[in-house]
Amino acid sequence: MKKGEMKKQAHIESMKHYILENGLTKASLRNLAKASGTSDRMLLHYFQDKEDLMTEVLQAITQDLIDLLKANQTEPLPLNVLVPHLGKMLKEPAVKPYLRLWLELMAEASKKEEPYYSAARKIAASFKAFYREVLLVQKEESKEKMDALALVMVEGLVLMDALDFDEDINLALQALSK
Amino acid sequence: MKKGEMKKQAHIESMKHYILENGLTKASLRNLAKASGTSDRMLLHYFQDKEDLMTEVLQAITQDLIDLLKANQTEPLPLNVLVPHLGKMLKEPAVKPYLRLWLELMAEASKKEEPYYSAARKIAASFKAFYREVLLVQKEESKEKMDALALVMVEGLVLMDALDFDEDINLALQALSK
DNA sequence: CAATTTATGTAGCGGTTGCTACATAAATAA
DNA sequence: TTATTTATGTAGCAACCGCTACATAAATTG
Repeated sequence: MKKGEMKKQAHIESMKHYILENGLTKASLRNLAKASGTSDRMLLHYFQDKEDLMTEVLQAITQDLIDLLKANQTEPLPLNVLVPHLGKMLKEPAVKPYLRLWLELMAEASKKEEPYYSAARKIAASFKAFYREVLLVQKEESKEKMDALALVMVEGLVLMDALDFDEDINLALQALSK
Repeated sequence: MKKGEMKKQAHIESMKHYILENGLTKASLRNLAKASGTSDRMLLHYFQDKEDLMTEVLQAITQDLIDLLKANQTEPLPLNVLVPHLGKMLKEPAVKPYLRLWLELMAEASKKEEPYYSAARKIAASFKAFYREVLLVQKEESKEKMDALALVMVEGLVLMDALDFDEDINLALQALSK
């Protein structure tokens, strides 16, 4: 890899962390530049424009999240074990920044704003792939449906978690195990 | 009601519609002023500052949404009928703006930003109240849990709908009726 | 070494943001 | 009618935003 390309990748690395900690709203070129020890001028040297930059950084963040999911992959579990387990994971400090960013991404995605809509769909698709691998089901013919159910439920838990509706999270999880 | 107060309420009415159509991001004082035929200068005459203004407008929108929920209140339905029914409602053009705004609100709420966090919690609480009235359950002792489950599921559906993951919505709903 | 490409600084443009200072006109209260 | 409160206009400030023009220094390539 060329020297310039390496610097670009290093900047992407710094910006990833900045965005995870500070969100999309704070992600101005000047702020991102400061966070990676350079100038907005230089960022626009490495990237065509801000959309191009965000596309690359969001792609990198997406990949990290996918890796993180794969790393935490146990053997397949049934729905009423897997979903509560993921429900607990939402509380972990390492996960929280991803959830905040996920919701910010979703807000943009719901307006079909690019590159956010595409990034969000890609992430959701990787969630689906995750459930496909890690959700255990009794009747094989209902696998797809249960995957979708897990996806929908965990997304719902994410929203409730953002509002600190912990009681409802627990109640919903109890309803599931019944 | 005094004359000034009436004008203020009229402005709130206009701003409600503007925000529902255009989202929080576009809701600058100048844009809101234009949308209700006045100037930013005048808005800051009626409201202390932008946060005060947003608090009042979001409160009004919340009330509208609550009224809308109450209006569409049928007799109590079981979970596997109610949730699919609400799933269909997400597609309705009259509802879409509320969903977009809801997600935008949630993105702010997840950062504990005021007045958004409080507004979002209030709206979610009214959702809970809605399920309390309209969800039919067999075993009375599991009512709370089923209410929470409905809440979580429909929120999950909202997220998936924003990404146009219609297939997964349908699959999840099928998993539910089984 | 010369020519060319890549890297970086400085400065600024035209736009937006929330908000304010200073003015005056209009409505209301005494 | 006079005094006081309320309404409204005009203008601008300081801080941001993405982006660009113009310069030069440094590295790479022929």
